[in-house]
Amino acid sequence: MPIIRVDEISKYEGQEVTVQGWVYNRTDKGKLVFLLVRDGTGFVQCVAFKGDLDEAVFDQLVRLPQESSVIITGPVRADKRAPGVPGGYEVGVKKIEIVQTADVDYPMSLKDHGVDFALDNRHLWIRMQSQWAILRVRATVMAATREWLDANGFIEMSTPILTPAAAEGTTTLFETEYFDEGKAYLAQTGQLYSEATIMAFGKVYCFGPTFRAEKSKTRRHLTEFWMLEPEIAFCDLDQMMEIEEQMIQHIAQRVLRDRMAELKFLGRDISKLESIQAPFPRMSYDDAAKHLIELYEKETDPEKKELLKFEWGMDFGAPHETEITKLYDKPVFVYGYPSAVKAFYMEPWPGRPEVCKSVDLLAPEGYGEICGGSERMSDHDMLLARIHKEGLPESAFKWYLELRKFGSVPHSGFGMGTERVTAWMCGIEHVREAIAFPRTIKRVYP
RNA sequence: UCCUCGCUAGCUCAAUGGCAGAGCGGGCGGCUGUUAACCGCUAGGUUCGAGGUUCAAGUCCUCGGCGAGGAGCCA
Repeated sequence: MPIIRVDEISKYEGQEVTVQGWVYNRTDKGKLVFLLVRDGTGFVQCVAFKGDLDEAVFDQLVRLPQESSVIITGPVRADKRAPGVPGGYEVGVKKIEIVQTADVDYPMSLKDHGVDFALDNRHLWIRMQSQWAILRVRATVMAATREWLDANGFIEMSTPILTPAAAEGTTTLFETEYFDEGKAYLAQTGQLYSEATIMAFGKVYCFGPTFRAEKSKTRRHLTEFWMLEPEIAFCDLDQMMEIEEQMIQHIAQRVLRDRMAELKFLGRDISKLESIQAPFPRMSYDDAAKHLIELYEKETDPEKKELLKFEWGMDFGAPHETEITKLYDKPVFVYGYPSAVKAFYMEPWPGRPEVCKSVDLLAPEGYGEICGGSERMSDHDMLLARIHKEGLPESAFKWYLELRKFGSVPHSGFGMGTERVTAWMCGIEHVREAIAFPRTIKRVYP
């Protein structure tokens, strides 16, 4: 008897199969019991008739608690009434082994739950269809990302999590003791190290957890999140934008191809993902600023006006990003930010030292910044001057400066927030649902 | 750090200052096509905590705790 995966159940129509999983829901109706069984790959309805089973076994099924683990054997039938993911097929229960009868006080009933309760029970919440679907999409986002990069000449080069110093100031770092060496800090970017590895490997990416001790409390922030950071030698800002849009397009295509059942379950508007096609519009910071200032001047509601307050030189807030993304139905690049609001290592714009060769990719539908990147400063003396100006310790950047002494080349890179992209693909409100165990300023449990 | 909102049964929520309630979940029973099934019965309460006002506080006041989402900052 083949042990099958529920996501492949359509291949087994008419055959007798075995499904191993957990009872997600049970409905009994007299001499009939419906078990909605999840096996990790999907959800399938299993139907037991009293007449087909021993009376003692059937009586057990009638009161089988939610989340009991079971091994069920029986024929696969196509039936339009059968719920599930992918759905449309059910298994007639001929034989059932109850691996464990779950306690009856399983807390995650199938009704709605408040955020606090759901997060306290995250270890169980991830079993629910919505969370399961989101995390499946996340896995596909990550796989598709690697797939595209690997196919385009990048190699994955892991960068350290424990680092000696800050890349961009010290206020947002998690600190830890490091033997006799003093303090070490959890990495908030692998970028500086990737700038070293490209000089050995050409095109690289690092993909791992990133830590920000910022006290951000919004639907777009986690203290621990997974960031993808490609870095490319011999690459200017325009070339990097092409890489970004090709990669993002590929991710969307893969999610559409492989996770349609999950997207439909989540109620995602599929057309929004279908329109993620390169090229993406490109807008200069100057033009964006002009647009925002116009909006600010036109706004009459004093509350909204305050939020939209803007002048050239400011970084965008969430309301500003939202306004810019409203102009397009696909992601939009905004490039050429003021140097003052960006990191020290960004290449100045030729002829405009107040502006740098930076670019953010803003996702539509209010999702905002999903990627941030720049062309890196490649001139040794200019970089050293900038480090001094920022008041950063030159000694900590000795190795970083050396990269500009031995075969410096124009190079660029960007970071992509996995959870933000996943939340966007899924159409969900909050990034905390786009990672199995979210870490926020108020939560490290479970 | 600031602003706003919330905290009542295991969960989601009601309750004009006047008897503490419903749905789900649990238990018992019924039903051969349920879709978060339905129907009947049933058990289940330190109303976040400490003070205060009042004949009377879940409700009003003060202080505290916890959480949420927005600002700032960022991916």
